[in-house]
Amino acid sequence: MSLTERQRQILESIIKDYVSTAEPVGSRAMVRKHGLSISAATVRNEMADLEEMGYLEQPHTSAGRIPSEQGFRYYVDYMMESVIPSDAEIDLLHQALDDRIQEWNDVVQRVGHFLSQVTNYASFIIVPSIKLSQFHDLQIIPIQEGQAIVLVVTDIGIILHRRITIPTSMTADELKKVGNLFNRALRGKRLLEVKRSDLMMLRDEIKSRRQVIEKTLEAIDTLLDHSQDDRVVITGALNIIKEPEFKDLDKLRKVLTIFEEDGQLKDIVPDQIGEQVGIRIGKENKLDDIKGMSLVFAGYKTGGEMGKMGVIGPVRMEYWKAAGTVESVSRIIDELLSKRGLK
Amino acid sequence: MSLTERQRQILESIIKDYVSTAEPVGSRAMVRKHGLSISAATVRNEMADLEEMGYLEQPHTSAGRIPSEQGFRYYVDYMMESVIPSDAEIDLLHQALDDRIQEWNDVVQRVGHFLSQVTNYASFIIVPSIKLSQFHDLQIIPIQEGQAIVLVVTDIGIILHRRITIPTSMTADELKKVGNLFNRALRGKRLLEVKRSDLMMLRDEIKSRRQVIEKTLEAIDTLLDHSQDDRVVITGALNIIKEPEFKDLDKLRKVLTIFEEDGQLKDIVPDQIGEQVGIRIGKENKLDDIKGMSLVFAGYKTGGEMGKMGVIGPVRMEYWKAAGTVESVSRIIDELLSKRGLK
DNA sequence: AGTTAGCACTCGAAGCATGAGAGTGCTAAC
DNA sequence: GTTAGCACTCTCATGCTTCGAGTGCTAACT
Repeated sequence: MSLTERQRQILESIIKDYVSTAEPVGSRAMVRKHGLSISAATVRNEMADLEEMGYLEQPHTSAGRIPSEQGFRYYVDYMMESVIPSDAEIDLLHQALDDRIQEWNDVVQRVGHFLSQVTNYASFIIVPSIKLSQFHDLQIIPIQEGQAIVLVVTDIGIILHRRITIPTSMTADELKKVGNLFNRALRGKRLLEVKRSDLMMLRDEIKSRRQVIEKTLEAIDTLLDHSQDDRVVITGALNIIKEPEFKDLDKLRKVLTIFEEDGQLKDIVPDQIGEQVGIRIGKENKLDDIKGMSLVFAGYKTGGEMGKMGVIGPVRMEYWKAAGTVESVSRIIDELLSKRGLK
Repeated sequence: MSLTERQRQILESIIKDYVSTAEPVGSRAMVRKHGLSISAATVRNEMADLEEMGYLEQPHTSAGRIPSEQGFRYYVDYMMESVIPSDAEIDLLHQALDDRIQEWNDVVQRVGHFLSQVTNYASFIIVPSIKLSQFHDLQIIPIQEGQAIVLVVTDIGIILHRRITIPTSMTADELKKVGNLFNRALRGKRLLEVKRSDLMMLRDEIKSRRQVIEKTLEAIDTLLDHSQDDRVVITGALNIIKEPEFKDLDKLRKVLTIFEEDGQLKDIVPDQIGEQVGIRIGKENKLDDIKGMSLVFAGYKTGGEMGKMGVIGPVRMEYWKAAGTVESVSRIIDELLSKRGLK
């Protein structure tokens, strides 16, 4: 049962009005505002039909109509035209990501900030666990009597480091050799796969080296341990405080709590995710506490693994703007990442 | 004009009641609750006196009394007994700071989390700029054809790194020598003081080295640039959402906004600060937006510089618990930092 | 003199009625 | 198929009343 052109127009008008005002829109007000050439009564009839089909709903008998989640879904699937950020905005992002930024942390911070600022919703970026990255290089560098730094470089150029203690007798040269042992054994493997058993052969070394090897293994272990699974960065959480749907403190708290425990958000974003923009509206989300919100997200490739990013806001969301922004940003990150990195 | 013992008791009772209920406390209710051996009428008389002296105030004529900020101040100065965290709680902190944690970031995160969890207020930790740390060691480590990592170690063992490009002809040995040049020139200086002019002499090197020197200087510059002045970490911001004084969305937004732009909090905490616990109540704070809140803070030493940490909550705060916790944590951090580090 | 009981008074919060305004659905006419 | 007209519904704001907690004051008590 598809919609007539006029019904689609009315649906769109209602969505636009409702998204910007957060008030139910009535037939009379709508005709007046949009200067339609049909009468309020006609609109009323169409509205009644749209409601019966499930695209609209009425908060109370005597209120106007608001789009149902199904209505938003229809709009998003069949009618929406994404609005990509203006050139000025894109420039802003390019500028924020200037070439001197090497720290992955900084990049994530800035992208998140951009997303939330442009869309006015909260943004999230999920960074795949470092464990999935590939091992590129390991070095052990003495820094002073009895201390050295284990330096691990991954395929996409992320650098991990950790101090270890070493026998005072070890020379820099020997440390270098130990490092090379690791390199030969591990290069190209995923960090995740670094298991002690794989390195048993390294045990057959002379004793002083064995100590270093042991310490280095420990260091790698803790480095991996402490890089929790996927890292979630949320920016602009406060944006949702503006939305009238969260004037209720309890709802607000629930949402902000989800944001604060970043673990939760990780589970909310669907796992299979392409670089296409995906949208989850209200109850389409799995987690109960978030059924009142919508997600607009996309994936980005980082060294073979998929990261996720997007924005989260009320169901009454400017999907067109959010989708356009997320899409643009995801593309820009992909470009950036393929330009950088070590390979 | 000092208070009689009975007045002090009444003041304390009012403070305790008001802090836990957020309601004005009336004479009758107070006598009943605390099982006082004096009558409500007597309490009323004393209350009237306390109000005249400025230690109490009345929201409306027919409401009970609440402590004024001056009342809290009096309590904090002359009557308060700090409640230090229980052994179990302290253990929790020690556990969270287990020796395997080397990352300064992790330490800060965990301490913040502890503070906010134990006190139920928002916690902040201000980490002095890395620029004030002293230069301990610099090394340039080749990682692949044409690329190397500049590694800077500070006096307290913080490790900074940044990738640079190098002429493909450079050998590891030569890089090491360049590194040594830097070490001779810089060891013991503050990072802040690394000025190009100081390093002019390094310019007289052969050309290929000059390039590396130049790149390394750039790397140091950006490392310093990107480590913004003082870093502020706020944890448990959501705790304040529970406080009834922030049921007003506007107030809530203001406070959360201050939290989100960490720059602001830096200016709020007094500059001269010992390791003693300091308390700022309500209007004693300089910044307007924060005159409705209280701060409990202390300093901690990190490699010669002073960091700051504390909690921030409503004026109606459990100062006793907050002060005890902040004091304990500050001492524990000091111990931790003096045990660690490179010197 | 200090303490207490009693009482009139004040003020905010909660509950209820009322009216205005916006919107709907239906019917009948165009 | 579209529109005008009209009775009806429901929310929201406003004002009024009542209720309860608390105060301040006076007079009596110890």
